[in-house]
Amino acid sequence: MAAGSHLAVREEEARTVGGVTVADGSRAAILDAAAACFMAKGYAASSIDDVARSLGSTKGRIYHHYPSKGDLFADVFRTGMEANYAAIEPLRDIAGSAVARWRRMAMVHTRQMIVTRPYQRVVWEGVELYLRGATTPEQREEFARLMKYRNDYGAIFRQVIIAAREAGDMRFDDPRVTEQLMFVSLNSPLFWYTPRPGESERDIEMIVAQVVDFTARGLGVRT
Amino acid sequence: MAAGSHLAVREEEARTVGGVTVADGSRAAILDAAAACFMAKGYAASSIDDVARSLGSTKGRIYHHYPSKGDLFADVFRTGMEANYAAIEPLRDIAGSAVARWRRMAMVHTRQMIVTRPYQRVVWEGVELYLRGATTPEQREEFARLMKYRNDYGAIFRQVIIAAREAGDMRFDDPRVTEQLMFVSLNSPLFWYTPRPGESERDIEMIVAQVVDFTARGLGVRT
DNA sequence: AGTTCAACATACTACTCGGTATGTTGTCAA
DNA sequence: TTGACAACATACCGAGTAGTATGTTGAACT
Repeated sequence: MAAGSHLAVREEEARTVGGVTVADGSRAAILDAAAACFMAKGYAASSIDDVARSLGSTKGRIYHHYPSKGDLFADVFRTGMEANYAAIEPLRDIAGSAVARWRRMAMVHTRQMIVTRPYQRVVWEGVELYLRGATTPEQREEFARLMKYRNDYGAIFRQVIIAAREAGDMRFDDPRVTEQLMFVSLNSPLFWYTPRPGESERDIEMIVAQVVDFTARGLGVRT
Repeated sequence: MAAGSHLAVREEEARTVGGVTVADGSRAAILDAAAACFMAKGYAASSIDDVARSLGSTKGRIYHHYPSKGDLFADVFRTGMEANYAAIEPLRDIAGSAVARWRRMAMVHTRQMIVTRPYQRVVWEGVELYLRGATTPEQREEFARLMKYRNDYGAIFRQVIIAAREAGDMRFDDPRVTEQLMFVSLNSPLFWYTPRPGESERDIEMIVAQVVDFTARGLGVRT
């Protein structure tokens, strides 16, 4: 916001994170480092100095761009969520049955969990931090926005599976519980997937297929 | 271990955590408080003073029983794992098909996640801490034992689902991936379940049933 | 009655970390 | 050429925290 009126234009001015462009190049590098650090050690155990060190810089650089550690964390959170929306959005008004729509959305979502894993783990931890109320009153407001953002994302999936159930293509009981089970299942690569050297896109697609198949069956899709 | 040769016998000498008896009463109270605190704020964000405060005590009490914060955490971890073994063990040599055995094990396991939730969240975080290598060399050894302990527990389930697949009662591809999906699914109440006031055991059983049904279908069990 | 010791509480230290205040440098406009 | 300013680096402070060293007390044992 308030993207500098006439910032000095240099090479490496913009970057993308999971399909979402981040305006400033230096900020994007900080975001990447922060996401990696938060993923590796967790939010509380990660110090600003850790993030700066992984950049070959010092605290000054980070505090020049972000007013606080919490704001840096929130920006990583938001970037991860925006990447999810950007990946899902083209599928919103697609033709076909609800189950078919769900399957394509689920595959894109799961792939996103693998490809932008550091950011998505921050999103996950952010949700937990919010639920635990470990935020200052001011950041509480920002976090509330991010949580609403995230709930809207979940609502998209929920609508689709409810529509699929009404069409007789899915079978489940409580939609709230089922939504939780579905997301935990689709998100699970966050916890057990580790990139292997020399791994092809085929390998990733194999994993995605297994995750989505498991979840689809869990939702009562006939096979 | 080395349960005091002739400790002063007082009232409230022993307690149970999820069916497992903890020798010393005061230690058990510390364990409960630590588990609750670690669940509420996470390991890194929880201070020894926090745990002591929730007990109405001071650090002295905790450091009298535990040499370090990591050892306290490890003890919570081990207690949680022991509760899991104790719950599963009676089902090991039960009659019936592999699927039937799995379903009973899964129900007991999921119920355990709900009933002893603070301890199980510590187990979860402990696994992550170990995988991140955030331990001192000495505690690394203790943690390695605990991880082996945990892997053995997972192996029990893995054997059962492989047997069920060979019997034609389950359908899945890679057992490693499937085991991860299964546990993430069964453990998911750790993240989204919150005890409601005036909640009956029936309500919990309803949740357990939904979780196990979802997972069973995910594993390819016919319904 | 006196000794011992477990089970704590109190007081203190060394260190880390979030945040700030200030210095430095390269670049661009005029 | 020269100010102006963005983009950092450096130096520093205060708060919190893991761990230690030491004091205190009540109960058991002799």
